[in-house]
Amino acid sequence: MSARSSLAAKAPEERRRRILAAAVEVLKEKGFAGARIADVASAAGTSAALVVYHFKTLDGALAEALGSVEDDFYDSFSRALPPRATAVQRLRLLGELGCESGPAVGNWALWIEVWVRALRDSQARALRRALDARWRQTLRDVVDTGLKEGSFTCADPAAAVVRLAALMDGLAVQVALRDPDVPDDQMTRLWLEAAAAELGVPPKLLIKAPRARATTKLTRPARA
Amino acid sequence: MSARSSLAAKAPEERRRRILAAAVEVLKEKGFAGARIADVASAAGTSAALVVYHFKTLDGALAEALGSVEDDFYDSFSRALPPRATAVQRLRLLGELGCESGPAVGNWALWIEVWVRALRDSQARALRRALDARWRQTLRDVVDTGLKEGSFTCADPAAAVVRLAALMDGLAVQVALRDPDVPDDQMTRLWLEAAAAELGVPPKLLIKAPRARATTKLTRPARA
DNA sequence: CAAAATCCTGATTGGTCGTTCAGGATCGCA
DNA sequence: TGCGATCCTGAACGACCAATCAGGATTTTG
Repeated sequence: MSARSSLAAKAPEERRRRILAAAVEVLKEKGFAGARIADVASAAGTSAALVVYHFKTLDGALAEALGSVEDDFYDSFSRALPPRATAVQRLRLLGELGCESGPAVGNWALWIEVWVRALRDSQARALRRALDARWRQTLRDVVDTGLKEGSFTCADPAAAVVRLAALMDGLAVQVALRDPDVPDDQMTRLWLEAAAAELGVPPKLLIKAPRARATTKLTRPARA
Repeated sequence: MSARSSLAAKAPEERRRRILAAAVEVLKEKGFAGARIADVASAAGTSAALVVYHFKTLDGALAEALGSVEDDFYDSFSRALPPRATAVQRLRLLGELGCESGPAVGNWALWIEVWVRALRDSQARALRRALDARWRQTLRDVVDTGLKEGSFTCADPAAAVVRLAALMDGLAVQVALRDPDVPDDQMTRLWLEAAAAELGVPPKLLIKAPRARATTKLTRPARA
């Protein structure tokens, strides 16, 4: 348990992190079903045995990798969103943020992987539940703000939030599977239009030119 | 190749069908990743070797099982839907049909399985594409009918259809994963409300008491 | 009714992979 | 400097499982 706290000797921890990152990468590429311990090892530039040394088992490693994804998401949410802004602005940001987390290779694919996993594994189910709950709450906060501001109109906010979250998942599936009817550059627009309708906002307020300004990075930090 | 066409000797074909049905069942229960050749065999009440005898390989069996699901779906679509009816009635039927294909054990789970599979397997991708295209087309037909009738209003039917289809997928994920925020008995209502909004129909026309009449079976024939 | 084709099975095999193991390197610490 | 803990590795083990095989039963056909 006692951590090696000396200065120039965090190599092991660093290695551990690298393995975790490698595991995430492998999950995106091959999915749970195709992820071999050797893949993770070689992606991390180490031996298979080391993976097992740090994480007791392969499943353990993958599970912890998923956990790290959760952390990344939480981080990027809070980092990207909550400066002072109107509900409309925040809603648009949310739409862009959510929709753009996909196209970057394999991100949405990873979610689908988590879903299947969650069908049978309680840990994965818990992870998804947590992330989804948080995402819906974020959405809900924005909706409530808009209602208070008077810029939104919505008879049943709870239902609207559930629908908007589900719609994003559904669109994500089509995009991840490269459905020709749902090109990824249309996803944001499709979602924002629905949001506009659900919340009684004039669509023009939400949907501008796809790329209006680039003051701060709207794209996700790095991975996840 | 010459089929045994004699009268009382379709046992082999019947056996083959049973294996296929068993494969579908196993897919629902354990998914692609967990499906063992022995599972299919025992579920069908035969030996593992026979599965391989009929279908060259396990993947072959699972792929063909998926195909049979496609057929079943096509059948149930056309059987359940198209008597003479107003667009509003048909839309409601579509919502109920689509949403209710889930709760029956593992049906939506099977779709999620297909999605992951489709991420990497082109055959599964083709299957999903075909089913989705057909589903969207069915929806589209109803929408067009409604527009012609004058009972629907919709600026962008194509987008509306994509959104409604995606919404159903997204809701299905929550239901399949037993998300407490999306109880399965609410799914139909949530979807129909969205449809009402997208198509400018007064919600009351679409959503009645959950179970108004039971003239004909609205529930799916059997499986799939 | 025989020969041939089809159908079916239990036992075996060959390969893949997660995990273990024994030992070697490196580091923290006294 | 030396000792114990931590970190790391290649090699070997063993479980699991898809696919093969050799042969037996049953059906079709000529």
